[in-house]
Amino acid sequence: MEARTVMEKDEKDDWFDGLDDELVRELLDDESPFFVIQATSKLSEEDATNRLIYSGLRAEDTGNDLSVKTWNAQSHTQHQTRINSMLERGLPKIENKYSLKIKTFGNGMADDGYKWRKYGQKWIKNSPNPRSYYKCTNPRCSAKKLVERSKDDPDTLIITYEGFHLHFADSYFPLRPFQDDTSPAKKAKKTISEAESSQAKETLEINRANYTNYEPLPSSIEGCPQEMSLEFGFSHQGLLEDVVPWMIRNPSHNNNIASISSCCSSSNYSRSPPASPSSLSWSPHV
DNA sequence: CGCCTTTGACCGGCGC
DNA sequence: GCGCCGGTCAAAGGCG
Repeated sequence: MEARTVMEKDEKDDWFDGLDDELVRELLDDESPFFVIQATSKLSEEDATNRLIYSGLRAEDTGNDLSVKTWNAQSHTQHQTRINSMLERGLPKIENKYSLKIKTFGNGMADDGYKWRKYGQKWIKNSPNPRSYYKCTNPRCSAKKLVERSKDDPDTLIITYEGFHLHFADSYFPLRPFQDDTSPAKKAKKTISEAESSQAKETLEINRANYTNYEPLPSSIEGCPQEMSLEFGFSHQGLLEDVVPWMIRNPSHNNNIASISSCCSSSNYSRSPPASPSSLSWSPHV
């Protein structure tokens, strides 16, 4: 357990309890598949409040079918959902970007728990549907996501996440009082991006890190004691709190952490905790 | 009135 | 160098 917080490459087979070696290899493989999250009818009824717990991949995953757990923030219940891993293989991972294909039904929508602001929409050549660009509403967070509809299946949404939701790590840093939200914050954000970029080149780190993109997991983050999160990192489903220890322990990123700490006081961003009902991440009809 | 979306302009990377 | 294309910006309008 302790080893997982160090996150060295040769420990990659240890980093996620419950994943068998084959699955780990697949996840770390450059040609690992996109995961289609096939929502059950029950889930679609609750789509607006469901939280996708992307790290729900567990040992019970068998054969070609993986499962993922979804989190309902209102009822605080989890649902098991199956993932068809028949998905396309060989889709490249680009830096620290990860894509999910999410199957929706009817007016199915999904809410990953974060609050996003749409900042652009483009019609991509040879694509029947536009691509929407979202940024995390937290000004100190560089997380982005890109949503588009599959041209093969209009019910399938392709969501590509990029960057970390670092503000949710705030409580895990020894924060100093907030100082300035303008240029220093932007500077720090750039630094964070660079850090992410270099992390992305590390196969293990990128894989682990990107789970965090998908994982709001409000209850575990908010309810998890700081020491527990830092010490065990991947507590519960393991996510953002797992990345932070690595960054702290990685000397080459200490400066970045310092700048993050100085600019990212959670006291200035209590408006939109991950557990809050968030706006929909995309429009059902585009 | 403030927040969010829309939408065309702008910009940078890349291929020819 | 030029043009295409994808990503971002920012002004304007919509909506609660």
